[in-house]
Amino acid sequence: MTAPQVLGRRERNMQLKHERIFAAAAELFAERGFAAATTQEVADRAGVAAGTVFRYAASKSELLLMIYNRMFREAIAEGVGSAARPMDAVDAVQSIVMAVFDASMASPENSAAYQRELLFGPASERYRAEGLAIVAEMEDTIATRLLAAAPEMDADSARLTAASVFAVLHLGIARSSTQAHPGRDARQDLHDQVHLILAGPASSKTQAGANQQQKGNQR
Amino acid sequence: MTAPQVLGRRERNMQLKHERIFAAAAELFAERGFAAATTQEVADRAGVAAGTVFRYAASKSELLLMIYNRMFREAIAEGVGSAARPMDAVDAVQSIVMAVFDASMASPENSAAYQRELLFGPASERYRAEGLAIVAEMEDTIATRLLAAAPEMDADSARLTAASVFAVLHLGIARSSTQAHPGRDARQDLHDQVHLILAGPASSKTQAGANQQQKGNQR
DNA sequence: CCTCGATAATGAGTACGCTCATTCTTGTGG
DNA sequence: CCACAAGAATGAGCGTACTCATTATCGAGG
Repeated sequence: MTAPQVLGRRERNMQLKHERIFAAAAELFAERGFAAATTQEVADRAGVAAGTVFRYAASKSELLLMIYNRMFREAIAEGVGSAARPMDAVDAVQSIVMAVFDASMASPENSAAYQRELLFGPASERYRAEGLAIVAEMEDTIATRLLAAAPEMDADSARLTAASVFAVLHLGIARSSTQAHPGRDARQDLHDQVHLILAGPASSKTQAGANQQQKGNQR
Repeated sequence: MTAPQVLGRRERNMQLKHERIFAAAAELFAERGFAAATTQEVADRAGVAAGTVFRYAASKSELLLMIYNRMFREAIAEGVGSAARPMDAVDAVQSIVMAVFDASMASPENSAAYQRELLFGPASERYRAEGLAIVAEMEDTIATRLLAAAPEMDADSARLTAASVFAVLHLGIARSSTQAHPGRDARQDLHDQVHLILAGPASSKTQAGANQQQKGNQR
C-alpha cells in the first residue's frame, strides 16, 4: 500500500528490527519506568544482541526520545485541534499547554525524564534534535496565535512569550514527578501561570477567580 | 588552634576529609567539567579511597550540588544587593535574575548540569533539598518585591509569577550550554522574557527598547 | 551457483558510579 | 596501658551503558 517493495532483505530486516527495538523499549519503559529498565532487557525483548540496540539508537535516552516525541507531537496536535473553534487567544494557548501536561501525567516519571533528556542531553543526537524541533513548532504555533489576536504586538515579543510558556510547562512536568510542591495542585498552578504570563497581572481579576474555575472546562 | 578544640581526632579528621573532597571536586569540575571528571579522580586528589567519597556525598551529583548551591546563593545575594537602592520592581527582579545568569556563564556546562540535577535528581538527597530551598527563597524574594510594588496584587499571583521567572531562568541556563538557539543572544532573550512576564505584553516597546528602558518608569 | 566486498550483527570487553563485607582507627572503661 | 565496642575507611566487586574487533549475512558480478 505504501511504496513499491524495492527493499531487499537487508533493508527489510533493518526496518523490522528498528520496529521491534522501538516497541520493546516502549513496553518496558511503560511497565517498569525508564530508569529501571535496562538496555539489555530491551535487547532481549526485541530479540537482538545488546550491541545491536545501539546501532538503532545512539543511547538509552534516544530510545525515550523516539517514543515520547510521538506522544508530545500528538498531544500538541490534540491541543491545537480543540483550539480550532473560535476562542480567546489565551484559552487557545491554554488548551495546547494543558493537553501536553495532561498527556504527560499518564506517566509523570518518564515524561520528566523526557523533558530532562530533551533539554539537557547531547545536542548531536538525532531524536533529541527532532524533539527540539517539536518544541520550536509548538512555540511558533503559540506565537502565531498570540499575534493573530493582537496584531499590534511585535513578533519577537510573541516568540519570547511563547518560549516562557514552554518554560513553565517544562518545569511543571518536571515538578510533577518529584513532589517538589506537595500541597499544590500542579495542574492548576500551571494554568494560572500561563494565564498570568499571557494576560498579565493586571487582567487577573482575583486569585480566587483564576483559581476556582472548573477543572473540566479546558477542552 | 583557632576554635576551642572540643573535637576529637575522629571528628576533626572527618571534617578535614569533607573539606578535601569538596575542594577536590570543585577543582576537577572546574578543570575538566562535571561530566568528564570521575569520582575516582576526586578520591585520588582528596587522598581518600574511592568508596570514601560516597560517605560524604550520596552521589556524584551531590558533589556538584554542594559546590553550586554556594555559587547560586551568592549570586542571588549579589543580585538582591544591587536591587537594594530604590528601584522599579521590574528592574529589581532583573538584577537578581541576571546576576544568577551571569554567574552561571562562568561555566555554562556545569551550571546546566546543576540545573538538571537540582530539578530532576532524586529528592531524597540532602544537597538537592538545600538547592531547592534556595530556589524557593529566591522565588519568595521576587514575589515579595512584586507585592511591595503592587499591593493590590494578590499573593498567589505574585508567587506564581516568581515561579515563572525562575522557569525562564532555568531554561535560559540550560540552553546556554547546548547551543539550542545559536543565532540568539541568550542573555538579552532572558532579560526580555522577564520583562514581558512582569510588565506584560502591552508595556514592551521593542527588544532594544526593553533593554534600554529608563530606570525610573513606574509601572 | 560461487566469490567476494560491504555492512549489519554480535557479545565480550571497558569505564564508571556506586555498594558492602572487611579492616583499621578512635575513644572509653577497667 | 589494655581490651574492646563503635563506626569510619577501604577497595574489590557489581550492575549497567556503551564500544569495537570479530563474525555472519546480504547482494552483485562473473
